[in-house]
Amino acid sequence: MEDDTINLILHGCKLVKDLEVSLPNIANQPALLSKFCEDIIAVFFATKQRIDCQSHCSSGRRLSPYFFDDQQQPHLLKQLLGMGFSPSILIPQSTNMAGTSRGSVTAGSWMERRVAGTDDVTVADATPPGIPTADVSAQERASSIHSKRHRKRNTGEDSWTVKIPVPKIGNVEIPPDDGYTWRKYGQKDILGSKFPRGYYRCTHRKLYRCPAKKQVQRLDSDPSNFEVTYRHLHTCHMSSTAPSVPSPSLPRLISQDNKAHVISGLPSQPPLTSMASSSSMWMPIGFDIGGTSFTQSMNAGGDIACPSAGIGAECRFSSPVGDFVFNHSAVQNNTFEFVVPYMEERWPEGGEQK
DNA sequence: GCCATTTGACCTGC
DNA sequence: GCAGGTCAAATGGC
Repeated sequence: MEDDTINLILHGCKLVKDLEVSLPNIANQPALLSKFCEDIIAVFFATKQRIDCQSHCSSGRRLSPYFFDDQQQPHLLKQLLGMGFSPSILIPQSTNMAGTSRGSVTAGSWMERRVAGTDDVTVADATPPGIPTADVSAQERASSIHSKRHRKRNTGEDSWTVKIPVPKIGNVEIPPDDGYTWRKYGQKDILGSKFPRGYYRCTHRKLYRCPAKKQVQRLDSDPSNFEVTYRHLHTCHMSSTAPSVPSPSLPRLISQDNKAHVISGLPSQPPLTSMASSSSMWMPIGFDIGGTSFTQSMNAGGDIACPSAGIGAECRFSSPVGDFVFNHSAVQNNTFEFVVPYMEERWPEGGEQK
């Protein structure tokens, strides 16, 4: 096992101890508790991901880096870097955010960052910022007239494979739910395989330009297992307005421990650590739009309505877990599409709040 | 009416 | 030319 992995486990243990020590003081502060738990989950999930990948990833496939949300968890990222972790394996989610400033992040820019390093970028992926993203199909159709669609066969870049057992009960043709919603867009008989390969993409592909895909195939050599190849990470959970924010994989595994032992390899996605996907508690928030203050209950896992701001308006609010800026989206009428932390270190390294 | 699935046709890398 | 991957019309369920 790599030293990095062991150090990460030790750091996770330290975070748990910190939580234990702080518990009497923060027991009645759900936001802080949630934040503590998120950090712990992020560290241990990244560790598990790393271990599983070392054990199960097909040869030649690159090891998954640790993904941490440097906007929601800047203190965590800083701590890990301070511990001597290589910046190259601690991939902050805002890596390469060149040109994106507070309140101006677009789905396109984010997704292009995530697929950077591969040339598997579709016409839709390359849509310049500023173009409304709702009608992706129209853009694709229009673009395909002028440019050839670029397709690249799956060579293992930006993809990973997991083995999932065929359910003993229920429909054996459908692999077990992995926490995300998928839409089947094709099925193909593969040469030399007894079983057809199913092609799935994220249900939220159009609305949120989520590039995630997976291929599901029963193994000839072991029909009791599916081989599921995931390609690209989900971006749909980045939106605070996503209609069905899936629960993070880790809690699913914990809550369904009768299944936990049968899943090998990488999960479908690193843990969802952004605020949009955290515990669905309600908290009152105050924010101002153009100098006018509003107060509203915000479901951390759901929508937040914009009372009167126009498209493109920047709104900010303070919460117990930090200051945030919303960019009023042109895609979802009257809702805020992107949540961007207002950069202020609430918990400086070794701060008293922990 | 909306959304998911099916499936033959088409596109593209090898 | 072949085979994997994707598209899109048809169809069905809710």
